[in-house]
Amino acid sequence: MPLANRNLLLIDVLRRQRRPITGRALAAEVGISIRTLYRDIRVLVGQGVPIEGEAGIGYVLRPGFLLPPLMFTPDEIEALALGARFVGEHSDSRLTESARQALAKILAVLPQDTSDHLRDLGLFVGPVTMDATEAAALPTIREALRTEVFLSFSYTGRTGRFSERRVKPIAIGFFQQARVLAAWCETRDDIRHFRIDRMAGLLLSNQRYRPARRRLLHLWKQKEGIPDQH
Amino acid sequence: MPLANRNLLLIDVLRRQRRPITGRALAAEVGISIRTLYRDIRVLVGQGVPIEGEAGIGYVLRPGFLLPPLMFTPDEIEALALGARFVGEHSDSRLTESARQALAKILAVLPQDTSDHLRDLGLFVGPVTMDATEAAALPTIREALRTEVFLSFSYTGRTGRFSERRVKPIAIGFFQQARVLAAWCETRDDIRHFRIDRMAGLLLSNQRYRPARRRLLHLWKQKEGIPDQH
DNA sequence: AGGGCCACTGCCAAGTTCCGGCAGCAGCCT
DNA sequence: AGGCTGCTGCCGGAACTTGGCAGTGGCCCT
Repeated sequence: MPLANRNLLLIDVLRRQRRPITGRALAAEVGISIRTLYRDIRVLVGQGVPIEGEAGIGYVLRPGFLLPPLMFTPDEIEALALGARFVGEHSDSRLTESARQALAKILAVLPQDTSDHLRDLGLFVGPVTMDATEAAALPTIREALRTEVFLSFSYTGRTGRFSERRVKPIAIGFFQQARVLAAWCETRDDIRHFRIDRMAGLLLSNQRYRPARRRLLHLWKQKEGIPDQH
Repeated sequence: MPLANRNLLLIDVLRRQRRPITGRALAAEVGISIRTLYRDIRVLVGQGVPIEGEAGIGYVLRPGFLLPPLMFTPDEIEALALGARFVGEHSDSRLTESARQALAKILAVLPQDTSDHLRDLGLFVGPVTMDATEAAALPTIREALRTEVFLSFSYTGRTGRFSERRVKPIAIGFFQQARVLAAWCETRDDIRHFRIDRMAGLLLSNQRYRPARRRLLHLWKQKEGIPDQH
């Protein structure tokens, strides 16, 4: 087995563990000796893979993915850089930070003249008007999307009408004027859209909703006429 | 020398050639035998590196970069994916296609459950109003930025005032309402901003301007109070 | 504290892979 | 056609990897 494939297999096995796994078990899973496993772990850690191992406990991998060597064209790198700038202006601070870090990782391994060129990239993203409440709401809503739990909030509609809502969040839409949450609304018993800047008193519940968000997403995309992307 | 480092060096040497380079010269540059070079080329081509070799001519590398194995967190992958969606909605078809291809390359090597998860990513970018003229202008302007040549166009200002302009393009700003070109204007002898949707008769010259765009960019950023990014 | 389990490192012989030289084939250019 | 070039298979020697062993040190439980 090529070493690179073994590395990916190692990481994949680690990724699937719910608790620490011993070196002996991991080596058996991959089909190598314990001595070779120690060597492999050492190489991976040297590559920046966040594997933690403690005597008497075993190995744990922090969430993440090792991408194998990939070839990108200059235009593709440029598109990724511009994309990171868009995320940086339009999203919450956590996603912004993630975009910055991802781009920094790519820049760090590019040839010097190319990363210099990207620093002088002539494509900028203008500032987006988003108040602090909305910026604070975005990570909460993203968390609800990820964990598929109910969200509650009070909503001021277009006409100024005030209402309390309990919803199953489906998606966030980033529009030119506003960020919008698409959700299944229990009050209206149908899919509704809510401008995030008109939400207040956002509450994340710990109750998981059914059906799965994936199902609701499919429904929403059909209803909105949104084609399946990538 | 580790094989991965040698591969990167090989690509770097190839990248710097202006015309085809023979295998013999390339091998000498890297410090390996011709037989080993043939083996390395074979491995790189197998990894998708676009190296072309023809008997009697030599080797040519199509523009691009081989990124070594990189570790990304789930949030970083999510940020890259959202960024690609932003570029897809806000930019010209060429940059859009590059964003799509870059993301597809990343998705292709992620574990299946993760690329599935990204397909169901609940972050969408709403459509942006951009007419066909503007969409057609963007690649031209990007080309002018890249090659640092003059641009000519007729411009209809805010008040309806019509004027002919010859400019040194500095940067494109993607705002919520419009795409804006920041450029040194020869008519006004200063930096000016032009909404791209108000430009007509765009003409790309083949005359290179001085000072270098990098210098103008620095000036513009100072003037606009834009901090150095990433 | 002691014992068992665990991660980790150095060492060495055996096994595996890589390297360079050679021969031969085929393509391109003059 | 001839010279130069890319490409592949083969083989012996060089370099690297592997697994077993011994020893060190940390963590957890009794």
